[in-house]
Amino acid sequence: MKLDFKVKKEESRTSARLGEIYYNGKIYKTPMFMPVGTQATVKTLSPEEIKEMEAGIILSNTYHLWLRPGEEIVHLAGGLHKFMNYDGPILTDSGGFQVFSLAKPKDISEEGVLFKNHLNGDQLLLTPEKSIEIQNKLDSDIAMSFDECPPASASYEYLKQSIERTIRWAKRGKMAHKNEKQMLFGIVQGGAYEDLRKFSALETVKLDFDGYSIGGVANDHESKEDMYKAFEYSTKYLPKEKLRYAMGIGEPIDIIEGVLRGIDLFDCVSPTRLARHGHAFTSLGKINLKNAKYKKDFTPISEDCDCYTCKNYTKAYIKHLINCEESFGARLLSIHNIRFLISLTEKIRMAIQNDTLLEFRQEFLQNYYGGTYGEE
RNA sequence: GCGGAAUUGGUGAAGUGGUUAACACGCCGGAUUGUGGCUCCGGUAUGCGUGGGUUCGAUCCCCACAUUUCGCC
Repeated sequence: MKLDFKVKKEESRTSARLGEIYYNGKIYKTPMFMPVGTQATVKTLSPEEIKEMEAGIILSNTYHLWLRPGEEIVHLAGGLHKFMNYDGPILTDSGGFQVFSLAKPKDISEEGVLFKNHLNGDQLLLTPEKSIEIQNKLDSDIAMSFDECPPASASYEYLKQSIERTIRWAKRGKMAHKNEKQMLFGIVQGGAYEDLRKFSALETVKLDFDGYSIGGVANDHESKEDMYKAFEYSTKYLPKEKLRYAMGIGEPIDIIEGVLRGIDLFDCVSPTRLARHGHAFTSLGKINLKNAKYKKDFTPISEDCDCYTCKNYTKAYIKHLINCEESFGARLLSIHNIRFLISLTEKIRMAIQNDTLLEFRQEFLQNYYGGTYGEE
C-alpha cells in the first residue's frame, strides 16, 4: 500500500500545518520527527522500542544497504520491512548525502558520482537510475531522488549549475522509478539564495513528485538565519497538499523554526549520535552526562519525561555506563533523546491546534537556552 | 649482612647541565544536524624520592639518607 497524506489544519498566523499520514491502517500525525536507521537499524534500538516511543517513519540508507548486505538480499528477505521487522513506514535516503560526505567534487559528473567504497576501497558509480533501482528493490515506502548536496558555503555559480544537474537527475530518477507502492520525493537545493531555491523548487515541482525535500541545510556550519531562509524560500514555492521534508534537521529549535515555515518531516542522527557520546536533550537544554557533576546525581534526566529511561534510571547510573563505554548507556540515552524529539513534535502539534506555535517557540527558547539564545 | 639497579603527574613512561619536562592512558571540559557509531578538538607535573654539595645554572653530576627491587650468603 502506498501511503497517503492530507493537510488537516493550517495555523492562522504562521505557515505551520497539521497533517495525517495514512499507512497500513494507521494514522501518523505531522509534523513528525523520523529517527535514522542507516543500516536497517536505529542504532542500539529494537523496532518494538521505536514504536513504543510513538515513532512513525524511520529512515534507512541506499548507499549503505547497497554495499551491505546488497539490495538483492533485502529483496530476497521480502523487502526492508520484513528484513528488519518494522511494519511502520520507512523512508530511504538516496545516497545523495554521501555525495557530499564521501565523494570529491571532481568525482561528480553528469552520469553520476564515483565513490570509493569506504569498506574496501573499490571504485563505485552511483547514478540516479541505480539509486532508484536499489530503492525500488529495498521496497521502502518513500524513496528520495538522487541529488547532489553541495555545502551551504558553495558559491552561487556552483550552486546554480549543481541544482540544474540535480533537476536533470530527478527527471532521470523519476523515469527509472518502477515501484508503484513507493512514493518518490524530489529535492530542492539552492543554499540560502531565494532565486535558486525558487528555481529549484518550481522545476522540481514540474516533475510532479509525491512529496518534496529541502536539502543542503545544516551541512556546513551555516548560520541559523541562512538555514531558515533556505526553509522559507523552498516551502514558499511548494504545493500545499504535498509532504515537505527538511533533510537532516534535528536540533529542537531548528525543528520548531522549520515547522513555522511549513515543513512536515524532519530526520536527524543527532539523538542517537549524541547518545553514544553521552549527551541528553532536556527541556532546559542539552546536558553532557560525562560531566563530573552528575557522579552522585540519582535523579532521572528529566522529571517530566515519560520515556523508559527516565522512568527507570538515574543520571549517575547512565554516566557510569557511558564512562565504561557500556552499550546499554548509549541505548538508554538513544531512547530518551528520540523520545524527547518525538515528544517535542507532539507539543508542536498541540500548539498548532491551538494557534499558539509562536508563543510555544518563545517559551521553548526561554527554557532551552535560558535567555541566551541569539547571543554569540 | 654484602653487592647491584631503580625512584619523573592519577597511571605507564620519555628526556636533557641552560627558554614552555615528549608521548600514551586516565581525568576535566567542548564539538557532533539526509551517521564512514567506539570520532574530533582543547585542558591537565610551578616540578622530576629527601637532605646536602659541585656549578653562573641541576630533574640530569657528586655524597648521605629513605623507599622499592634483583642477586648472593
